[in-house]
Amino acid sequence: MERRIAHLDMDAFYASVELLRYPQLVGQAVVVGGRGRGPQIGSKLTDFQRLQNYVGRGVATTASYEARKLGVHSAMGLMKAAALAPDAILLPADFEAYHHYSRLFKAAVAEIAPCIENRGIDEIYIDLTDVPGETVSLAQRIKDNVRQATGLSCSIGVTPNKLLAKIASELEKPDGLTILTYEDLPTRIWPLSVNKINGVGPKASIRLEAMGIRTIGELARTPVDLLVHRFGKHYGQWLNDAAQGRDDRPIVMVREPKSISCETTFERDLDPRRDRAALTGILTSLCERLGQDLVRKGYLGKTIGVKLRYEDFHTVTRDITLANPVADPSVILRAARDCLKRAPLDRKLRLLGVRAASLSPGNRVSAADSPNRQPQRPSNVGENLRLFD
DNA sequence: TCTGGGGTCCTAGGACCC
DNA sequence: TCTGGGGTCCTAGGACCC
Repeated sequence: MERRIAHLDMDAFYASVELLRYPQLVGQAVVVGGRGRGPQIGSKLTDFQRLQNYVGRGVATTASYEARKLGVHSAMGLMKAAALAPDAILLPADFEAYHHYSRLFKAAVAEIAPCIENRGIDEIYIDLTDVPGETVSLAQRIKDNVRQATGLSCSIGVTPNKLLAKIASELEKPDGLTILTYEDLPTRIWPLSVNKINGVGPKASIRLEAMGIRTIGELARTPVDLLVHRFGKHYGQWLNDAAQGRDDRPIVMVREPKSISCETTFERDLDPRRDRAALTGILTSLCERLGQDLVRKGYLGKTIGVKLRYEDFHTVTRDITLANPVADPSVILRAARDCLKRAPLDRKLRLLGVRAASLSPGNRVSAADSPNRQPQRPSNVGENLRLFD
């Protein structure tokens, strides 16, 4: 039997959460990004920071639809965004609030359809195949439940697979509800640009364009042999499947993390020699944060790595696999230093990061924020805390 | 007005073992 | 002497996603 797979995407999620707190901003161009603290609840419009006053290296994580009309998109540098929308209101990201609303909307969906795959803070896939009810009314009920639980709108696409559902959920944003079958492929999917396919990014788009392929329909008409020749066996075959709307990936309800990392971009580029003390301090605190994150989430890492980004944005990584998995910040720091010895330090740096991979279960100190995890019983919390005294 | 921070997956070469 | 093929682990980089 054909599956019914939904993709649900919250509309301008971070910005919309901010509008719940600051309803006086409804209708304004709002950009979320950068560091700092937001203004008091109930502040006057004139108390908010305007984009034109921003100085720094932040990017926009979300733009309200009004800001998008001015050309601001997520991942755009804030300085560039300020040139496009100087009067837009800038709010710092408040991830605690977004995680709170993320849990709320996922719980609201789970009341109706429990088979959910997390795809980050603001989107999920849902398997509706075995949920009783006609598709349109089922999707509408989910949207209504999300709005009731959070006050926020979302867009849903329902199709026979994840690939098409992801595309469909975007077609009528915001507050969209789109249902597609395979018969809709030629009219609704094929006219779209190839980069609408989840997995076709800027690099692949440019290479496809150079072959005269701009739309998914043009990709679908391209012989698979040619794609395999240009893109390799795996990716070429996958491009062909994607263009035909073929995708049999299942909904994965629980997934173990593969790596945990902490990184930071400096306010100004740092010289490995002149700014040695500052860099040491940053590396130490990154290792401390990573160690805390590992413990909090209940993992040990056997592979420890560093990431360096130079002033020219060139990025290198170095890693080392230890004899035993660790979470202790001082051990992580020692390993990170060993890695750094193998990296070129002849240019200024703009970013430093540390990463733990090859994860294995450790002792969790507090309940992790994943809703799929069992909460830790209080009696264990004390025991585990003592282990890390 | 350049380009955050957290991830995943794939590729590819070399080491090492059987 | 002169040489196999397969499997797994480690490391580095890159594309892509939210």
